[in-house]
Amino acid sequence: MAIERIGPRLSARLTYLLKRVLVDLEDLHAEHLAPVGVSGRELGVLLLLDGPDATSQQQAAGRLGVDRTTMVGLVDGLEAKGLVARRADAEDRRRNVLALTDAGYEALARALRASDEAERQLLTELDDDESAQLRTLLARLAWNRSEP
Amino acid sequence: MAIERIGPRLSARLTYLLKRVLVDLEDLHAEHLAPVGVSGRELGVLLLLDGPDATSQQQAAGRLGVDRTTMVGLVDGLEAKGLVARRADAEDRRRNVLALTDAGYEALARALRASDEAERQLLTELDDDESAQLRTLLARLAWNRSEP
DNA sequence: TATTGTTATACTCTATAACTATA
DNA sequence: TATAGTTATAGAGTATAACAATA
Repeated sequence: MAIERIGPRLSARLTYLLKRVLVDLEDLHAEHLAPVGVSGRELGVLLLLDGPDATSQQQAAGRLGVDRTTMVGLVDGLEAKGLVARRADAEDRRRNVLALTDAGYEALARALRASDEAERQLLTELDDDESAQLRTLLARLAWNRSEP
Repeated sequence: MAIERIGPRLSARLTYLLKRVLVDLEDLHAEHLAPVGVSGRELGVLLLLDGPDATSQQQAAGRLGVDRTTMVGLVDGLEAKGLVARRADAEDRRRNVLALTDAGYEALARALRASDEAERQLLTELDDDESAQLRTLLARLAWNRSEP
């Protein structure tokens, strides 16, 4: 993106710092996830479905923080790649239960390694202690505000 | 947004934490900036123009990290509100030199107080020391990666 | 009547390409 | 010819409203 040097007033804003770091991290993810064939957003869905309990599309949308209409296209893409399977819930036929396919589990494992590498490159300037601090502070903000 | 509880796998991802916190902060800004009549994005432009050196539209776009075509609409809006004035550069008539109007300076001062309050509410769970740590860590990441 | 998934539509944000006026 | 600003256009991303199937 090659942003030019900026005044101290703007770079002191927390919004600006968060956005800059997030954009960098998303760029790194795009780069490292490309060979795996999934986007960062899709990795989120795969992570969500990698568990023991059945998940409907609407549950997945709620947990991911997107609209249920957005989830339709997301699942369409993953199904077309053969990574996720829809099947009608036996107890409530309105629901689609989502599940990872074998290829989905493989893609998830590879995508997680790619994401780890992207995070590692972002945090290259911080030592392990500082990286852990950053995660802890962000996690506290994320939890305490969005989940009253 | 009322995001449901989510698995530890996804909430451990740095991208997810950063986005959650950024969305919260943007929501707080939207709320507190509404009475001032400027958006968070517009506050960024006002901050950029609040300095001694003349700034062209393209310079402002570069420093803000947006395309110059995006900057046109942004300046259009601020000009319509009477907060920013365009004038042709005397030395290079192709350039628009941007400057804050008196109303622009007033709006900037009020918007800054609103932004401070939004940040304060976001960081309410952290003490001063932790807030400063968070800023420092984010600033180091923002600098070291985007400005090689 | 309410809910899940779906489609159609619109709105926002952003970038690419082409135009103009200056250089 | 190259550059600053502008316009038109298109591409993501997302949300609202309406519809079908099911509860």
